[in-house]
Amino acid sequence: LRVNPEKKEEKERVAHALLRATLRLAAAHGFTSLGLREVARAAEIAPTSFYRHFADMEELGLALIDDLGGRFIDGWIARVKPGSGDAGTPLESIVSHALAAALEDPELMRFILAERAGALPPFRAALSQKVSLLKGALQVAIASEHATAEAGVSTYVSDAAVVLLLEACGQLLEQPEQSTLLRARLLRQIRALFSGAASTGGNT
Amino acid sequence: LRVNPEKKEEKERVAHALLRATLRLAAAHGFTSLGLREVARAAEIAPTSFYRHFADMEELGLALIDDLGGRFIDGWIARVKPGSGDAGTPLESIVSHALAAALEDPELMRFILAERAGALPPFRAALSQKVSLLKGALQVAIASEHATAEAGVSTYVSDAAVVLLLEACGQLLEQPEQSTLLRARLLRQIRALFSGAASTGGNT
DNA sequence: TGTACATCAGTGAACGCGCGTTCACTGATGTAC
DNA sequence: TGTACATCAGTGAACGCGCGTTCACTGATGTAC
Repeated sequence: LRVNPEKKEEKERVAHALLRATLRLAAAHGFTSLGLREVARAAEIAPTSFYRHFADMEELGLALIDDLGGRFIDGWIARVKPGSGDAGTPLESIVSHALAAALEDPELMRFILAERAGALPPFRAALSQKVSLLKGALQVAIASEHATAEAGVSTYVSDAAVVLLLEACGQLLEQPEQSTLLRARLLRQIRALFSGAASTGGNT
Repeated sequence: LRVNPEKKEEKERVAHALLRATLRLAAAHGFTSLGLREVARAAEIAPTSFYRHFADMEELGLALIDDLGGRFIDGWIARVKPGSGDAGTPLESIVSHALAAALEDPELMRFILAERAGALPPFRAALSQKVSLLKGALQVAIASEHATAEAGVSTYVSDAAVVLLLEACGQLLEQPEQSTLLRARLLRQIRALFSGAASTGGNT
């Protein structure tokens, strides 16, 4: 049996409404406080229809991380490729895009930050995987700023860089008007990390 | 009317049981998922007795941050004072103590990390205040490692250092056996930050 | 083409349950005089 | 010393409410032949 593409599309539309409704509510009260009925109500479907899309709230949360979260972070990572639009080094491009994306979808950014440190191990694990992709991209971006970095960038530098990037996004959510300042500070931090690491040795 | 010190002590004992029960449950399911009855049950008091101590769960959470969280972080900060026990520089002492404390009270550490990034603004604000005290201590500790730092340590260095310290605590909760590795990496990150910042200028 | 059947998203009714909160009460302790 | 009163942590009963989940059903669409 095959499925009508129109039907499939409609189903995904409803599932997407559930994910967005969850993000909206989670930004206000926290994901773990949400109930299936509360989310279904916000997505304008009957409570029982929830089960046509997800077995429970945990499955929905993991879908949120894999789908919306994955695309969100992939959008940052894509900035490491040359010729990806705007001016500046790849590092500047990733940083600028990440901060802009956080401002454009603050509910998703808050969810990612909150669940990365939250109490649910499956969520932490799923997000940790997404973040490690970002770490790789940052490693490349940092290296490409310095032609002298023939031996590559130490992983402890990119480990730290990704953490500082996420922290800057979190602070941007608190004070959206400080965008320029936060961007400048973040770049200074990452560059200090790299040059400090390079001058004291200990690569890869 | 005055109060019997025994009575006061007993009341604080029950309040403390509520706070510890909350930490235990929050580490498992997340703070925002907790209900007053659930916490009262875990603390072995009647649901209605909860109100003798806190008006609601939010008030309890703020007390958690101010009391247990405050003492916890103050214990880290105290390590910046010279002669605070063990060997090593003040920075090494803060770092070692922080990681050890995270392992000794993982439930409190998880709560701090989770609510620092969580959905509830009052919690984020209260924790941000505690963390900024820590930032000051780190600034002093980093400066005292380098006699040449007469102009002080740039705030963006200590801003980053406190974030990296908290991140290392979070990773320690995931992999408690990596304690030695995490400590070494954290020290390398903070020292790279400082020396990179010093070599490119831009203090205070 | 027509007919019988399968699939599947959405739904309303109904269930038992735990929730937050209110209320009036108990009993121990402290104060007034 | 004794008596009357105030304070206050703890409690059990009771309330109305929203929760997660089950069930049987509808109706639209796709498949078989």
